[in-house]
Amino acid sequence: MRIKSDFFQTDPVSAARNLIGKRIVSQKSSGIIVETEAYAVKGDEAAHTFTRSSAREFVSKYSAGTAYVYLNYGMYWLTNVLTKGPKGNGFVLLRALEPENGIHLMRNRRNGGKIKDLCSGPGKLTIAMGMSGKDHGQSFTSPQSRFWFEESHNETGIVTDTRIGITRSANLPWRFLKKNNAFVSKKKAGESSSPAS
DNA sequence: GTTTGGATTACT
DNA sequence: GTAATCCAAACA
Repeated sequence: MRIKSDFFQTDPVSAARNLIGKRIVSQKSSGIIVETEAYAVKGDEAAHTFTRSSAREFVSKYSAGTAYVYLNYGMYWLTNVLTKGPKGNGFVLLRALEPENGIHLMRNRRNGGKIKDLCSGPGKLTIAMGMSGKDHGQSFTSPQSRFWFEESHNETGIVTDTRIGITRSANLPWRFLKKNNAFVSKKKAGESSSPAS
């Protein structure tokens, strides 16, 4: 079952949590979403809408389920989904996938590497799924979309964590991970591989 | 007009 | 630990 736009007609935190375990399909590849983060238009200093007028313009111009793709650190495209609902608008950042179908295509786009590392980060998964800035403003939920989400009956075992890679509003528990999944970008804060003793 | 700081990744 | 490399905000 393809996910319809009403799935994204809610606040970004709910949508980010609900996307864990769902399938994303793009360019003849697919994967299960194992890591997301939420960014809210209101009360979130880490969101683009806090500093960028172009982001606020994007929110008013497009509807829920639209792709917000932007260039980060001058070199990597990061993929977000716009959410709009009564409790507030915002974005869900796709941070990691467990590759499923079309793995050979993902490896070609990513220039090789281990399957575990193909989509273990927002920049990597955008490349692996064949997406880039040209997809900015395209819909995930219209019938003619080049990419979409599907139900997968995999939506169990969700862990909550704080967002990573940001400075402002870094204490909000708005990062969601699939429990015990080896394909996430980094482990939950406090589960460091070399704990202090 | 110039400076600064990122929602990152790959390599040492 | 740090280089790579672009955009837009903030400052002058």
